[in-house]
Amino acid sequence: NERLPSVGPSVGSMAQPAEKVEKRSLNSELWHACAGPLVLLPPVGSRVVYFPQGHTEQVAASMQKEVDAHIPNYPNLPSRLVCLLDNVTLHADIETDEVYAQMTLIPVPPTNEKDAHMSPDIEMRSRQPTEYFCKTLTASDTSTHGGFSIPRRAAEKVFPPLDYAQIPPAQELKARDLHDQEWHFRHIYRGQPRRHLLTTGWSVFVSAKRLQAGDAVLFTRDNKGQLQLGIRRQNRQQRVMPSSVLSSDSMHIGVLAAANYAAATSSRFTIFYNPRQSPSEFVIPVAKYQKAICHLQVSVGMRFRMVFETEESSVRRYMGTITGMGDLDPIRWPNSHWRSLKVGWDESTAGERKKRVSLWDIEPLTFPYVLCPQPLAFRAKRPRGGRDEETDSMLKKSSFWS
Amino acid sequence: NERLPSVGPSVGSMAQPAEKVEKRSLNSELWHACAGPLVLLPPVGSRVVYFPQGHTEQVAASMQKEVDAHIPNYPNLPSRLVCLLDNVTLHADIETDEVYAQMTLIPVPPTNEKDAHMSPDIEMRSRQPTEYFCKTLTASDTSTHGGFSIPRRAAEKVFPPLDYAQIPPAQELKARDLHDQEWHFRHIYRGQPRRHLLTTGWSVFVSAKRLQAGDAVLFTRDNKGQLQLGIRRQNRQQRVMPSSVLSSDSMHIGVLAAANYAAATSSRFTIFYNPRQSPSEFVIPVAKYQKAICHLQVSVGMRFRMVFETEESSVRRYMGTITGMGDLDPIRWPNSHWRSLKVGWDESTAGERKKRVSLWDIEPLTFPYVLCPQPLAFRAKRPRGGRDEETDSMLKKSSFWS
DNA sequence: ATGTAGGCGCTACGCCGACAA
DNA sequence: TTGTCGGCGTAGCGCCTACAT
Repeated sequence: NERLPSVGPSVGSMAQPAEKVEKRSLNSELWHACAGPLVLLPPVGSRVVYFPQGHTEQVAASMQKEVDAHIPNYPNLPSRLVCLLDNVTLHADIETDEVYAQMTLIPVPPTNEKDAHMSPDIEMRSRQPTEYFCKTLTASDTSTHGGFSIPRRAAEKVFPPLDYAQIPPAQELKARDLHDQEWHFRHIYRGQPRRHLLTTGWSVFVSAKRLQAGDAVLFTRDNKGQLQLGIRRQNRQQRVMPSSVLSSDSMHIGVLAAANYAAATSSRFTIFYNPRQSPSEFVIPVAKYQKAICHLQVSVGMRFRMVFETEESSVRRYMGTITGMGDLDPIRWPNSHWRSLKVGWDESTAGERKKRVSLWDIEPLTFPYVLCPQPLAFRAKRPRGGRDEETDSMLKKSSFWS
Repeated sequence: NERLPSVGPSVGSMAQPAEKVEKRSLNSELWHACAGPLVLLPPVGSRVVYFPQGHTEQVAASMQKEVDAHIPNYPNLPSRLVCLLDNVTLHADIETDEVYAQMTLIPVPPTNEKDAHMSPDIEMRSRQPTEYFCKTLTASDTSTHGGFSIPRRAAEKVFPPLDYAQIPPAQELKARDLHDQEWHFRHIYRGQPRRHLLTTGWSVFVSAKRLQAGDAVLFTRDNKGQLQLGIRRQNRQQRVMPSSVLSSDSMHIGVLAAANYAAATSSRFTIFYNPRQSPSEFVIPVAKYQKAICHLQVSVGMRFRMVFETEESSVRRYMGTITGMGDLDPIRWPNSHWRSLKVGWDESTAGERKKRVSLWDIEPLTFPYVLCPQPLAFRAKRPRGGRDEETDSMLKKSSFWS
């Protein structure tokens, strides 16, 4: 009759020893559902571009700190490394269920342009499950007063059909989370007007996962009809890195040193990508990068669209205008394409949206692509208006593989 | 009427915004009480010896991993750095209350032996509070069935005296934790036979701190008569570093790179010392290091004592014998004095005690010190038995500041 | 269609002394 | 001296509908 252990799941893998790190890769569909519709992982074996600059931004975000400006870069570490994506495993934090991907990368020598152009445009499927729903929890859902109110369409789409001959119609649901722990819920259809509810078992789940109003839960049904459930916490309460292990300086320098050492020795290195914490993806398929850098003509004043995730876990495009171009950090990362575009957004509610994006983040509205292959030098010489000196010099200095 | 927020403290600094990292240094007495009687921090402004090797061991322990053997050391990073201890701040993890110290170090040029010998033997006071008690929680203490049974002497020593004219004698206690949050308890003296108990308020504290049987709580009374309380968790459930931020390789390399960069530029760097997680102290006062290395004659077969912490938070000495001497990691850290002694312990219950310790960890039993100063070379040439070739060559190669 | 609140039964939290170790 | 238990009152958890949006 202990206090805390009682809130564990009722069945399943609780008997296993305290295994703090998931060993194997998790259920891919559920992982992607938790990660959200925008998260696309490059396939294993493909070539990717790794941006140490973006990696340090994720580390800084995890520690809720600004990027340390006083850490110098390694003189030989370029702002981007072309790598072979040697392996990807999907994980979830044991305590928070936060999803993250472990990637092992092997730096490869720069490819010549011919090869680069011949690389296929690798299609990355989001692998969002078709049979799933996601609901942001209300105060009533998380209070101790009652259960969970299931949106009608959601229940009808992913839950097994109820026997409406019963009064009231009810069934027991079993769903597994990312750690393969099973949770039991009583699913009942009652009330006036009628509605779908989760009652018994729901509060145990809320307590164990420490869910609060504003967090979201999602249910999916796999191709065998098995239910799975995951959570997406509100941004404000994402896991915070304990600062008690390494100083942020050491973390920052560790990212750079690991990449630098791997690049110098062409050896494997390992990074973690936290899709819901990282400000931007910092491992990009070569084809996506190349398509944006080589084929996309951008200029100040150009209009574009960009995809964002809505609160209801679908996607929506916002419109914006390029207001400037230039290095985000000209001292430490000169001639980097990382978030080199300064942008403004059409909608006034755009306070949260980033003021700097990368070329491969945006979709141009008009005349998007030039014929390929066309030398960069030729295009840079073409007269175009509305560009300042900084931009011009950046374009001149930049070359594809630097 | 929310589920989780209700278990917070009833008064005090809950209103402050979600501040994940303690800014200022905490109450020193309470911190030291939580850290335990063996933890002695060198004073700010003194010179210390920093061992990157020991630092990586702490990081590995925090991640519950072995030290990565495949990470090479930086060619110019010595196994120890003499540093000025520029600053020390005391902290506690927001989620677990685990105590840790942040130290900023500035590498300084090696001092000549004369200066080293003249440096005073800095006395480090443990600053354990005199009025305090520590109790390991029983199953009854942590169950939901009842409150907390206070040891009689403990209650009489640190709690305000009860008015025994009341029936039953009782009072309300207020105590602040390391985060300056206040907790309220009903302290009552009742039962047959009579005993001291904490009833109302205790279960809230246990839930909020997620205490389990085996964890320890401690109460202290400061010089103003204010009560403070802290916790010491059982080793098995110490905070585990989330592996989702940096790979262990990057952490490991980050420690080395930060120290290497600071040593090369004589600039400040920051480390965290987790006294209850780290296998050994890796920042040692110069005087302590010097006293052990320069003055202490050790040889295989020598008997020694070493201090350990008991379960009741006092100290006790165990006896042992030196069984070997030599580098722990001859490849990456040659001629390091870090845990260079292989030892065996007298008591058969010594399974948990370390098999390797450093010179400054032990207290020799007989004829401990030679007159000082006496050249190392001379002592190394003196004939002594029972030493193998490895030890001899190590002693010959080693010099004070390498 | 679904969030919130009132009503109310019943579980289990938590306060008590009785034992024993 | 103090760990655990049986006894027990009651706070609050959680299931139900009503009502509002």
